[in-house]
Amino acid sequence: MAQTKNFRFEELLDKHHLKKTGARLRVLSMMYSKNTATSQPDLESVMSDIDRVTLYRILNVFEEKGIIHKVFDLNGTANYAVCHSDCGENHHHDEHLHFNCTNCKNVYCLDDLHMPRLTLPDGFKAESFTLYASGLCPKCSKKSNVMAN
Amino acid sequence: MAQTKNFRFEELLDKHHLKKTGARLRVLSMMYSKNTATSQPDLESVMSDIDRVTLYRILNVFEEKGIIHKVFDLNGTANYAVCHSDCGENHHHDEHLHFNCTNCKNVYCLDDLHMPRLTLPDGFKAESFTLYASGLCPKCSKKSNVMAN
DNA sequence: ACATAAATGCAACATTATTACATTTAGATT
DNA sequence: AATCTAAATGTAATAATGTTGCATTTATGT
Ligand SMILES: [Mn+2]
Ligand SMILES: [Mn+2]
Ligand SMILES: [Zn+2]
Ligand SMILES: [Zn+2]
Repeated sequence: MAQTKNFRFEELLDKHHLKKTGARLRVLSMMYSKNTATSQPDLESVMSDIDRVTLYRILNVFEEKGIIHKVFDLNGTANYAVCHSDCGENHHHDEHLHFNCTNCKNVYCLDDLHMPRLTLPDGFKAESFTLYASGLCPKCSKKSNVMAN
Repeated sequence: MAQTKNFRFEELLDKHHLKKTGARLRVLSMMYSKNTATSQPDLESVMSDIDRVTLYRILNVFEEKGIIHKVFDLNGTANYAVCHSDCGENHHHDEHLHFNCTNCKNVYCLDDLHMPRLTLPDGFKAESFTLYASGLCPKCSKKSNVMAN
């Protein structure tokens, strides 16, 4: 059962010539199970049995391989999210909106909201764009509506 | 002469009911003298005689008062830039493009490039937007052109 | 089953940031 | 000009985040 559940992640690791280790599979299954990014502190506390350094190394390879991407939230905290664009070895295309909820602190990757390519002042050569927004996520805006009644 | 040069900054501190101290004036004059943001590490090394804690406190009040705003660069390093929008006590409106040069690491506030207000998925209530771009700044793109010849 | 590169664990260290408390100072009051 | 006091600074201690070097273990190909 746990075997079956991890099958796709094992394939994913294979594809990237990474060894299938317990730590890596757990990180993948945690990140793929959520629709928001996961903060480094969260990862660290959930995976507290995995050594901190190992965790950093796992996150770094995953990022290099184009499996996940790193997003800093409004507090400068590192968050990691699964790539849904076709990212590859040192080539990311995660140019979507990152929504940071000021209440629950969750970071949402809104893949559908792509960047409007705009014209920069003379001399600036842009290679990539990222869009940030902050405010209330659906869950928290619903809650605050209820509170107000 | 140094007196004259600091006059506007003394006025600024006055306006915000902040005492005119040497440290604060130096931070202001450094940040206003540049057209890019200043990173925390840079500030710390330039102002190495000012205690680190004091520096953090200065940056924090300035941010609260709406004198400067904080921007995290691609490496998650805190950068601080003068506000050119009409920001005030706990009310920032710095919704412009932040350009992070991958070569010189400088962060430019491109105030003229405002956010295209876009429609978010159901439930998301955005309060503010920020736009990030990375690539080469004018100085660095010029240099890399020269190199290529 | 064996060999080996890859992955992990561990210790030490660096940087960034915050808190509590003691001391100093800017600016107001007399 | 001397005095007062809230505000600002300094100092020490601690926490959180991230990196490096090296020893040990393990996944995987043979
Ligand atoms: Mn994303
Ligand atoms: Mn800015
Ligand atoms: Zn929320
Ligand atoms: Zn540059």
